[in-house]
Amino acid sequence: MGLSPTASVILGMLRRTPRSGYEIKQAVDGSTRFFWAASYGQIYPELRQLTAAGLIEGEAKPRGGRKRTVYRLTRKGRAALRKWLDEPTEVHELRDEGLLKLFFAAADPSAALQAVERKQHLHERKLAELREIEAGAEAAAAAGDPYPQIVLRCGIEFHQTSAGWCRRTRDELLARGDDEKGES
Amino acid sequence: MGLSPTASVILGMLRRTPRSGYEIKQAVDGSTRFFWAASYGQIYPELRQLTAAGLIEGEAKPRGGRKRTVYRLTRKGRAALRKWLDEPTEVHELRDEGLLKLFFAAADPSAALQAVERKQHLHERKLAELREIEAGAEAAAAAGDPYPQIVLRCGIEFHQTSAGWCRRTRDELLARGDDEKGES
DNA sequence: GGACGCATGTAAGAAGTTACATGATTTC
DNA sequence: GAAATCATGTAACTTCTTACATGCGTCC
Repeated sequence: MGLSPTASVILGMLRRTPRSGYEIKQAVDGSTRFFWAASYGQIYPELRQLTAAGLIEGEAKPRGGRKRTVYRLTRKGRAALRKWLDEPTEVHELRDEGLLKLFFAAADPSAALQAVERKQHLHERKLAELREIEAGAEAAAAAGDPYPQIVLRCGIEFHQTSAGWCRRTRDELLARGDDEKGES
Repeated sequence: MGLSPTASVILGMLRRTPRSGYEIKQAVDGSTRFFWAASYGQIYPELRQLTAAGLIEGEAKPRGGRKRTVYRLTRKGRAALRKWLDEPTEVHELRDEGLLKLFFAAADPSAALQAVERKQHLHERKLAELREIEAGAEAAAAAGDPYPQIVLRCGIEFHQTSAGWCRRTRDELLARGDDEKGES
């Protein structure tokens, strides 16, 4: 039986450093969130289950009097992580409401241009967010793990080409006559 | 109050043609599924709710003795569709397990190359699927609705550049030494 | 003393998938 | 007569988000 979606990201985040639930969430938000998010509502229950399954173990590590439980991979957990990495799984999902609106834009003449412009801005915003986490990926690369940086470059390229597509499509829509009528 | 995610795709699919639940599902599978999917388990209950809300109405239209209910937009439904199109909503989600594996690949030296290659093949397969629905988009364009074709081109470009990124990254990984060791 | 960050959690509900069930009709 | 397609639905389950609750520590 495979790992649950959240289990895999937790095990992965513990692959080098023991971390608390809070720190796992921070790590996710500072890296994989763009293609694999996780909320506290998933993380804490999953930490329990992984502990019960013997894949991780927690240790009380209070920080300055503040309660805190730090988890690390067990040998079994490391094996489960490796097994998952080798499996040919392929979850690949995309939900893009902007594209959906563009698809249906004939029902409202002004909608097409608006949808494309908003989509462009979204990709530009995401790009800016990715720029903000570049330092972290560089640090990982310097510490001997080049993969976060490689993945980050994928994200940057994706949002750049997407924003570019929006810009070109916008020009095209304007050129073919901004105010052409759709059916009503 | 906004439309539910499934409500919007149903209303959109009824914007030109009245359709049965079965036909809506087919239309989704033949077009928006790549960025906005819907299953029967969502469609049929939502058709009830939209009927109750007065946004669509169903009419019995048996086809050769086979029971069948065809739905069309009411005036209220058409207004709701337009309102949704004009709203600045921006659901944009990506889940890419291949990228997640690449991100964690340092935990298993052979994983990186494998993850990139599998991701490349995935994009090539998706590209082939998109080629299969090109005819439908062309037909829509010929019938006066150019937007499905524009959206399709976005998808084609996305999977092309993604596959290209995978190819380049694979070459890079090989060049920097296929068998470099990760930490254990 | 108040705001903010650290830290852990739960409850409710929305959203979506999968598998199942049923039955008619058409095609080979 | 078997298989595929048309057609409609439900139940169980998984996943995930959001909002709430609690309390300590630190900084201003």
